[in-house]
Amino acid sequence: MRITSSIEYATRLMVTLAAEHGGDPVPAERLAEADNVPADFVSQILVKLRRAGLVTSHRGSAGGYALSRKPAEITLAQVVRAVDGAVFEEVCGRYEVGAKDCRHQGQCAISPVWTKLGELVTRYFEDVTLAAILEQKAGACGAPPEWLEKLASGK
Amino acid sequence: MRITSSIEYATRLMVTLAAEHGGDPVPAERLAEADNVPADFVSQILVKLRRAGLVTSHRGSAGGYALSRKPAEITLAQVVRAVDGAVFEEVCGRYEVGAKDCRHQGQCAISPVWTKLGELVTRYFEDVTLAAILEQKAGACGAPPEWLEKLASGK
DNA sequence: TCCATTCTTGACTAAAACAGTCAGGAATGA
DNA sequence: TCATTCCTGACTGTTTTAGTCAAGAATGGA
Repeated sequence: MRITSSIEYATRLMVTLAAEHGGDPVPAERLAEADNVPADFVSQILVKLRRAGLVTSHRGSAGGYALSRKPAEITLAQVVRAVDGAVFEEVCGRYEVGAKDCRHQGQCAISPVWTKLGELVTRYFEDVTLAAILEQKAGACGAPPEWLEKLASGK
Repeated sequence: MRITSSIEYATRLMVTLAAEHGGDPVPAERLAEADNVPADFVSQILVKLRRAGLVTSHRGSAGGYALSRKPAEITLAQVVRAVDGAVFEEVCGRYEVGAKDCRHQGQCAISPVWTKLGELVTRYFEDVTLAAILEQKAGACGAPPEWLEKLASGK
């Protein structure tokens, strides 16, 4: 279980854009240098972020990328979904969960374990915003205690 | 982010062995049938589980595999580590965290986000035991509320 | 002792995912 | 009209995943 380079890169790009929020659009090449990401790869990632509506782009000189909304309104979950499609993908052995071939359907003792894990991870990603990362708040850039309490008390 | 087939298979095998705990050793082939896992793949997984000390094996007729200790004393974290080497692997862009080439070393705003996620996931895996899965306790087979409370209150 | 059963080991392969790279084109603003 | 910058899609090499396969060694029973 690991974080892919794409996710790491995308997060870095978004945090950099968050830091520049309100200023001029940032060209992809400058982002690449600032964040130590291969230049040709940056474009690919930015296109996905744009299609997901997380950034806006402008061509021509003085063009570049900018966040489409405030850093506090963009979560890691949105970034991850833009790049990877989903935060957590569950499988049930050889089949996707719910596939009609799955022998354990309806009585699988293990499926709930992965489902819970997925909820945990998703919840985490949904509660970390770009603003929080930028501010490096002790609680916010990591696991915000509030939602853990909520989860612990049974939603 | 997802659970690999190997992890799913290993978990299923271990849960089945847990259900048979105290009885005769279970041959790999029977495990394969019971859990719907490719027969030749089962052996590979079982070898890893044996090398990690989670199961014992006996050859010859009436041979097979058995848990090396009680289901309540085996956690998912141990199973995952046996099969994949680690529960959560962190990277920092193109480099492993702490690599001397990492430009963000020491001042990386993002690294703590992944570290926290890793702790969350690891903790989850360490608190789910085979016994808990087997018993399908509402709290235990999923996210045990207790450790969430602990985590929320700051360890 | 012979033999069926079962584990053991390591090599092998096909497919997918990951991590980039590249080239040609289209918009924009000076 | 020209430099800048984004846009799109195809291409490639490596690694991981998910198996498959075959030869061999231990074990217990006939």
